[in-house]
Amino acid sequence: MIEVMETPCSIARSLEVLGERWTFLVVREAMSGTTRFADFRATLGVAPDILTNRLNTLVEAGVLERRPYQEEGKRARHEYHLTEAGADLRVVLGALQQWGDEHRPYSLGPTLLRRSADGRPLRVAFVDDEGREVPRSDVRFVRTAAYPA
Amino acid sequence: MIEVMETPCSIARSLEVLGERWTFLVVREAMSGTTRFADFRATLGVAPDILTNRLNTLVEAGVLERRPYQEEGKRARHEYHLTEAGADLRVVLGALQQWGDEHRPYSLGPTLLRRSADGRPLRVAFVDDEGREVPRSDVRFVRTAAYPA
DNA sequence: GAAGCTGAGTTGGTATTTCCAAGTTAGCAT
DNA sequence: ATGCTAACTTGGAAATACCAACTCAGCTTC
Repeated sequence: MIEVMETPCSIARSLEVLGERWTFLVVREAMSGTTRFADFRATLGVAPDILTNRLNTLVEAGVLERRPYQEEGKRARHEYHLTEAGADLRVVLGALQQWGDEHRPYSLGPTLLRRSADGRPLRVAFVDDEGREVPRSDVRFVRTAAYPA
Repeated sequence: MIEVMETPCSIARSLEVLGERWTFLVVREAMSGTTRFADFRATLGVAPDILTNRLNTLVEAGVLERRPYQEEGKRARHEYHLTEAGADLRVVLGALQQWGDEHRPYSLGPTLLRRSADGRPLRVAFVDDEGREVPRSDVRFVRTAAYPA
């Protein structure tokens, strides 16, 4: 809970928010439309104290937002919705899914990425500034000038 | 260590291999050229027993391979090298890095993705079968026929 | 051929996380 | 006022992680 020092590695900073057990799966559920505590709990089978902790972390990090709502004749509650930052994780989850499909295959077949409009298959890949795919081997991770040696 | 049941979620299957503490960072180090136990230990600051465990998990999962080598006048050892499956994680790490740069910025500036050849900036994105970028909102996760309800 | 050095771990004890079951709380309905 | 339900809390046991110290194998040096 206490952040000791800011790490220059962007991956490590992402993992400070996302790297705990269950967190990615909570985000996946949110992405597929789950918004309520009990539903996260039921679909994931996660312990309630852990779920509370993960939801709080994600809300604090700006991945989820708490949104109040009230059904007729019920008391006011709040739901958890993805923010823009949360929606940006779609490509991370897509990459994880693609890797799992390829390298940890499921006996009953893969879960695929498709384009909503026409159902054509999609992949996650590196693209240049014109949106054209670049092969994996052409990619370099560059540190800006400010980056410490 | 004991896998209880095969989950149909590809993300969850990926995380069975990658989801423990330190694992992504070990892969990042491997991707940036680290191959030896002591070097992983020094750059990450991870406890040796945990590192042993993570390296074993990654080797068993086919992400890393142990490769024997011998320097002149030194005894034989083994190094850890990324396999093809491990190299395929580049896009996952790229996505994590991109998200961290954008949503958990570092005070001294981002670490960017660039094309090796000309240094032009790159992103991780969804692409169709012709390698053309598709906006995030057009992406759907599809379950194949075999997928249980 | 004994002693030292070094990389790659192992071991043992403590601290932190996670898990599970049971309990609590707030507001609406009866 | 009593019951119901979603959304948590709490307490204790189990699993993980952390840290320091130790081992072990083979090479080199004496």
